[in-house]
Amino acid sequence: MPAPLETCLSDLDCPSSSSDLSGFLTEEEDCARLQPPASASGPPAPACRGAPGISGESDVPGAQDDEQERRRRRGRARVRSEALLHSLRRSRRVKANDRERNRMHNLNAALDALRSVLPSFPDDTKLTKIETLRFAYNYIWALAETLRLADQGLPGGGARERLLPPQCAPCLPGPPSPTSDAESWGSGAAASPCAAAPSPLSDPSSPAASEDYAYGPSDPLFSFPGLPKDLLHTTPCFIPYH
DNA sequence: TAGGCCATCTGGTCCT
DNA sequence: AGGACCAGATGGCCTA
Repeated sequence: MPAPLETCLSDLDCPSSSSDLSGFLTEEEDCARLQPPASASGPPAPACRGAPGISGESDVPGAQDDEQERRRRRGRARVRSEALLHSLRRSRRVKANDRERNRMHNLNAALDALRSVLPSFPDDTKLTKIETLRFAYNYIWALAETLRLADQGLPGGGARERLLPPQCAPCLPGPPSPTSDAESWGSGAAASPCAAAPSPLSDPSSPAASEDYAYGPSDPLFSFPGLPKDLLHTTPCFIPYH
């Protein structure tokens, strides 16, 4: 197969290309190829089908059959080329789908990693993606705020000890969900390496146990044990709900 | 059954 | 040119 098909393949899937999809010859180009080059001095080359004054039929007996045969060949070639084009596009699409799937799997893996370092809920409730992101955002903010208070020696600064490192997540319970019992929180903390750190919720004297420290619009993702609730109002920004 | 969440496919756009 | 990224569409699964 001569150049035209190769040209076609290299141009596949190139929507920005100004040429037609495949580099296939248009009917006019194809026609022009079949025409002898017009000499500068000679009469203008006859146009193809649809051109003024041209009927598409030859005056020469027998030439009509040749023309029909050429058209049939072009038609078959076009069908083959388009089939090839389709299969090539298909295989590229399949590859792109595969990459996209892989990319989303990586994204989900990263999200899982993020979940694993966030305080977890005892009933194994898996945070949704958006919840994970919001929770992480607020959690980071709360940790930073706690450290800031601790450095300033303000009330709530003691939360530095209460907010535990991520690897101790099981002993840093989020707020108890309606279905979870406080016992499981306490036992989880006791079994963890950082059991020495009292759970704010299991400790009645903990600010987190009082209403003054029940922050947020009943949204568990806004609650951080050990933080004074007015801190919440100073939060620079929350990822907005929509 | 409606609504929420998710995975996947797809075409467009941007980047290297 | 090819890959990454993005957003819209679609269908499946689960739960209230």
